[in-house]
Amino acid sequence: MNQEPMRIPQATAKRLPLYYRFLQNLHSSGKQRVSSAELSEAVKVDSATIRRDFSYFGALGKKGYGYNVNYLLSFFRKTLDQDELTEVALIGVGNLGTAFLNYNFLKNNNTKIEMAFDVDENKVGTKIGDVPVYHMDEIEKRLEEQNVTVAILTVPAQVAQPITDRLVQSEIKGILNFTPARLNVPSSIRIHHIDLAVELQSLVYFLKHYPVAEQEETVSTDK
Amino acid sequence: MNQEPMRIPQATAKRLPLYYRFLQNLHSSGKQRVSSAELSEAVKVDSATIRRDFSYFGALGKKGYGYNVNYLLSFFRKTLDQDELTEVALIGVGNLGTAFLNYNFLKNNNTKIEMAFDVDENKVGTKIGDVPVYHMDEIEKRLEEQNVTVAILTVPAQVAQPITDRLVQSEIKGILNFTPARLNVPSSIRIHHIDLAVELQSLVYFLKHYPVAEQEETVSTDK
DNA sequence: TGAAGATTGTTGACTTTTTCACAAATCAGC
DNA sequence: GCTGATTTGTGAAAAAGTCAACAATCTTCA
Repeated sequence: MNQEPMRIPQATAKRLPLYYRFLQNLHSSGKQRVSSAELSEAVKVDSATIRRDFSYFGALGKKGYGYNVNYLLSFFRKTLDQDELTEVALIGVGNLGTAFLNYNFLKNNNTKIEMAFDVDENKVGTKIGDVPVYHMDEIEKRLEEQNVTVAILTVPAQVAQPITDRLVQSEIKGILNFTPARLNVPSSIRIHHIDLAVELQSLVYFLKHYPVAEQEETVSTDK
Repeated sequence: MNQEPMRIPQATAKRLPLYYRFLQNLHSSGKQRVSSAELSEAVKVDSATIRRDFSYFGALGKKGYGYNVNYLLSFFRKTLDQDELTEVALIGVGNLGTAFLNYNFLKNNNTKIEMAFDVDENKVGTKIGDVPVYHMDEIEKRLEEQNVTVAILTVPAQVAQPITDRLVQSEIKGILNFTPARLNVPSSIRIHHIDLAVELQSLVYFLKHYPVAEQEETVSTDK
């Protein structure tokens, strides 16, 4: 009743949250069943790829019928550990950081920003969107206290590495890095980069050099 | 003296802006030459991959020496069309949109947000970070007037598709989509998705299911 | 000038990901 | 229950991407 022994391909793993969200949509619109073709239309992923992705988890559908929305949804809820809350810290309450604090998009996914950090004394001690802002000096203490192991990094590029070094000292396991810096961390820590400037520039490059382009792309994360 | 006839692989194209930025850093720190190994250390991309990427553009380096920073920089400036300004529109001045307007990261890359749109009458007519905010009704008119062909979409998910339909009516060629919606557009229009919730969720998934993970990842654009 | 060292460009192997295409299974209607 | 229409799950192939390894070539320095 545990994980399948086989490791899911990375490309597949990255699509799981996407599938999950659209299944939620289907569910709340009252749909009972769905085919890989319909899902493909909705998430813009080839239907064969969807079937292949699902098949890594076993036979989730029925031939001639498709997939039962409720079953699939509860299966992915388990697979994506949606029953337990993942607590996240946000480091750097600037423009972007503030946007995330106000964004409640995190609540949908059983992922919650529990605390934020900044050096600005005007922000320290306040709450933004219900999230308390602590002083950057308290990172180690607070993270360990609450056992937070995921951080969203939205600090200025110059301080990204030093602050990351401090996160490494804590029990941090994963960092969602919005700074342009490429961080040095031990290989036990996972980093996903979201580089907004690079994304925009690469879009522009594709527009100029790939005249009638194919679809798709979902940042984040190369490889 | 034009583009090489050969199409650059997508994975390579996505790394170009990254290389460009680090070359700028090297340049401003006064470095004259750089090896693929050094660059690899900085951008966290395998050195063989870097050499391979560069080689698509011809022989840019010298054996036993490495790459001349100035030459490489000016080569990529041309390749990435950094000599011409790309004008961008931002649609939806909410938390995230406002963050981008205040973020001057766009100015580095000869990409500039020229105008923003929202429905909120309190925002319409103001300027945020020097960018004028127009009413959403003016999208078609303003975009065509200024010949803006790239849009950053930061509107609520519910209105993402209808607004996209209006962008399609204008001369829009590319959209950087920050909404969770997967947009329907003609295949002549390129969309890059940056799905923040998905990014965070997939990071969490990897942490739980890929115990000691390999490095890397850069949104974006999944592909 | 010559020898030692450095570093590219590229071949080829390998890995990962996508896609085609179809047998097998199920469904739906009569 | 039979028939025709669906739709999955997957084998096999193609496509895309990564990386190790090394000959070729340049640099450096004595």
